[in-house]
Amino acid sequence: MTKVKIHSKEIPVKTIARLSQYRRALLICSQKGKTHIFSHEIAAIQHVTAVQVRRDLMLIGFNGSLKQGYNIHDLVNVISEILDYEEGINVAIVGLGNFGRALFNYFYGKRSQLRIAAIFDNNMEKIGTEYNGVYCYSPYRVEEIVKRENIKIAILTVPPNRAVEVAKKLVDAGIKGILNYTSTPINVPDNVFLDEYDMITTMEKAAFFVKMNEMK
Amino acid sequence: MTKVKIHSKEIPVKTIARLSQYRRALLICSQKGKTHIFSHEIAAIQHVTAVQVRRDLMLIGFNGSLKQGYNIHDLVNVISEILDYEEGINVAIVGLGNFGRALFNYFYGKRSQLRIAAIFDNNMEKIGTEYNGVYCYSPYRVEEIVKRENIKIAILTVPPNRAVEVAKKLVDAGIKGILNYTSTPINVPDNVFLDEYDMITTMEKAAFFVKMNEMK
DNA sequence: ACAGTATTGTTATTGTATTAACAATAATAT
DNA sequence: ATATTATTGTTAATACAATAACAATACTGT
Ligand SMILES: NC(=O)c1ccc[n+]([C@@H]2O[C@H](COP(=O)([O-])OP(=O)(O)OC[C@H]3O[C@@H](n4cnc5c(N)ncnc54)[C@H](O)[C@@H]3O)[C@@H](O)[C@H]2O)c1
Ligand SMILES: NC(=O)c1ccc[n+]([C@@H]2O[C@H](COP(=O)([O-])OP(=O)(O)OC[C@H]3O[C@@H](n4cnc5c(N)ncnc54)[C@H](O)[C@@H]3O)[C@@H](O)[C@H]2O)c1
Repeated sequence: MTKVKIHSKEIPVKTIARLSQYRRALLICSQKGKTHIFSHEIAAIQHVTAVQVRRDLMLIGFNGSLKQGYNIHDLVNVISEILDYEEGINVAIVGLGNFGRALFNYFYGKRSQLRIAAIFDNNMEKIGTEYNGVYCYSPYRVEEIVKRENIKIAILTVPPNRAVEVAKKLVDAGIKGILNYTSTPINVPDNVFLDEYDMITTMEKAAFFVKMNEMK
Repeated sequence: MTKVKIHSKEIPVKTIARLSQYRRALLICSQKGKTHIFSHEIAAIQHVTAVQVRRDLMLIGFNGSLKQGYNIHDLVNVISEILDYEEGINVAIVGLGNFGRALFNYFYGKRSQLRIAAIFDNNMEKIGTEYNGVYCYSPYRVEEIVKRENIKIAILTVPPNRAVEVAKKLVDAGIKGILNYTSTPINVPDNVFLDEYDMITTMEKAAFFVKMNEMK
């Protein structure tokens, strides 16, 4: 999928990703008491060009005013209408080790419409314990709990050698999206969203650029 | 920068990023005792098309054989020659909280040519302590230590409200690349590599796709 | 009143990345 | 021998994204 329809208009997926970033910038400015913002201000915060911002906003049909720029409050609402899942969406963390817990603490409560509804871990000491009021279950109960809690998305942070089997179990249970952080690439059916992130890839890219910059 | 020169050929930066992924797949297969691999096998592991793989390898001038595919060992060497920094490169972790420590544990020792040479944290209890033999310094000493240890890249995991000031300090000290995980966008000069990752953006994208898939 | 300025909104253009198409090749099967 | 198959390597075509260009607008200062 490279484009999606909003108001019967085709919107590039990259625009969608940027909208999320724009909203972040808008919320920061809003907290500072700003009510309006110019395209170049959003651009400066999020490392894109002002033209790109205007073009994206044009695509979603949002208009600014010539002298004041864009109304922050309204724009946040329009973006939220596009991005957010009205009834909220339930998320599970699978593998509550050091990394999983760091993500959990960070993510917990940050987005009201994204609820962490369950934790899965096969460590006996963790099973049955609550973290911030979220219950930790044995992975044997994935199918049952995913259905019962209507969980749509999983954050996968189990050890790399368990990634494939656990991912399969999640998909079989009806999970609709996986954020895979386990350095082991996994495969999912077409109708399941998958994103894989590994900081080592980023680090290697960084190292490569440093090397390149020194050469010239 | 969108293209780089390798052997006087222009290589897209996206190809560079994929080479890092290919190498990961190759190393996995190599460990399993495989000596040769087909383009479609690499492709299946890393979620790209076989054509893309062949095209990328063509760009770096690597040839396979018609019936056996690509020699894994040789290909790893060629990719490493392109990506890796011969003398190795020194990295610092700035902000050793839960997230920083999780990344540290993960990254530590994974890539021989990428060494973690220092930790910076302003917590008095951490300063002066060693983690896996890596010393933790006060952020006041950034300039001194970055120069002394020849540190090129920083992993930024301080609290969001400190990100901008700490990043500035790092750049002033001569850092050449920053991996910013602090949800606060920062600005760096053109000659400094910057990558910003926030799992919430990914999560919102995932939620959006789930929503989209349910609608149709 | 009018020139100057800063901004939006949109179209046109350029540039880049991906995909498709297919010739070339070498092994295998008939 | 000859057809069949599976693969590489490369060029051509397509699709996509970013940038440039600029008209339209509304405010400011003179
Ligand atoms: N992508 C990145 O940048 C990045 C960074 C750090 C860690 N990681 C990866 O994240 C994963 C977790 O790292 P960590 O440092 O937290 O490791 P960890 O060992 O501390 O945590 C793993 C957790 O998974 C649990 N677990 C094991 N098998 C399980 C199963 N079948 N079902 C459910 N839970 C199970 C363990 O009990 C443990 O709590 C690893 O795969 C690691 O490679 C990725
Ligand atoms: N991008 C992501 O997906 C993601 C995930 C988790 C956390 N985070 C971010 O990572 C950062 C760290 O998260 P955490 O959970 O580890 O928080 P934390 O509070 O546990 O860790 C922050 C650490 O930074 C240290 N610190 C504070 N000021 C400093 C300074 N001026 N110089 C050096 N060190 C300093 C603190 O002593 C602490 O050890 C936060 O900005 C958080 O938002 C991002």
